[in-house]
Amino acid sequence: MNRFLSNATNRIDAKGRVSVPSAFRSVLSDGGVRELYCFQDFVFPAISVGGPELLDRFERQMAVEDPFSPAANEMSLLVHGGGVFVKLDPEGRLMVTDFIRDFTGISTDVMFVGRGDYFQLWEPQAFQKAQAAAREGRKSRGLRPE
Amino acid sequence: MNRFLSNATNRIDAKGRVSVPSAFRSVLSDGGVRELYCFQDFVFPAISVGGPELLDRFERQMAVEDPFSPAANEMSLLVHGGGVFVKLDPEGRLMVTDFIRDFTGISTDVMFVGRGDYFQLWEPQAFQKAQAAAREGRKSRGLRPE
DNA sequence: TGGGACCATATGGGCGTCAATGGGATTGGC
DNA sequence: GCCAATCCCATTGACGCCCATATGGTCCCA
Repeated sequence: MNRFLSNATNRIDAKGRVSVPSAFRSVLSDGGVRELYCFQDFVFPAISVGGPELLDRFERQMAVEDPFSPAANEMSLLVHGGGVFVKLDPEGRLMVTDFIRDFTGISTDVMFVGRGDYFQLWEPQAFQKAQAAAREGRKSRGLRPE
Repeated sequence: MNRFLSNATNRIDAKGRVSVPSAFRSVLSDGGVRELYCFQDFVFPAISVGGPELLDRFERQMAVEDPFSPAANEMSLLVHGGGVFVKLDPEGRLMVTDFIRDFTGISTDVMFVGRGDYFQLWEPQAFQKAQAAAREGRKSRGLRPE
């Protein structure tokens, strides 16, 4: 498994650190990633996290759009200007900064949510809500695995 | 028999494990599957379980859309983030996590229900009710055999 | 046809390993 | 020289792996 899948919730300790789930760490080390790039999601109250190649991915997307469109402009602002780098400590933990807390509402627990090429940090309750809303929308459109 | 058919109910033990029915296990081992992908059903209070190819099926659906569209984003949230991987122990048991319990209402017994390509985990009573309701709905629509 | 041996599945629990967490020590920047 | 980030080590608690037992059904043979 070389992608970020599934989810897990971990507790923030007294120093403001939280363990990245083991499954996600092995995806990172398989890719030789030591430093992570984080920025705010465009629609959800979540922080997206990935290796430096995540930056490339969004830049490609911006390139296909009109560079002066509001969407591309906004994307650049968030991705280029709003991103931060974080490092993992030897045990695989990261610091939960105010940048993360303020945007997500995270206080005591962090939910790690796999998104395939990258993963996200969520406040657990907020994720439940967003997921329930997404499921409702999907149900009404009738999409099923079959 | 290479598909998941019929149903069976097994008890959860003190450690929160439950045996996957033998018939389902042999379908899995025929396919060389050791790790299972689970997600919440979109309609019923049941967890759907299958091999990784179940995930592939979702991803193919996502691939036809613009990967940056809201619909694809929403679906990734459900499929990548909402799904969970579980492993079977050497005896063919799986852990009944809170993820499963909360969504299905399962507490002491698990009903395994074959659905062809995949199978589902139900709280036994809930399944009886849903099945009865399905019969009623079908009857009121004139008893068409599909 | 009935009883008993046999087999497969389901279930119960001990134990080791590893991930998650907590806290003390050290470094480095302001 | 102080505060905060980083590193290092200890603890614990969950999970995976192993073996033992129970249970129910089937087959064989008397």
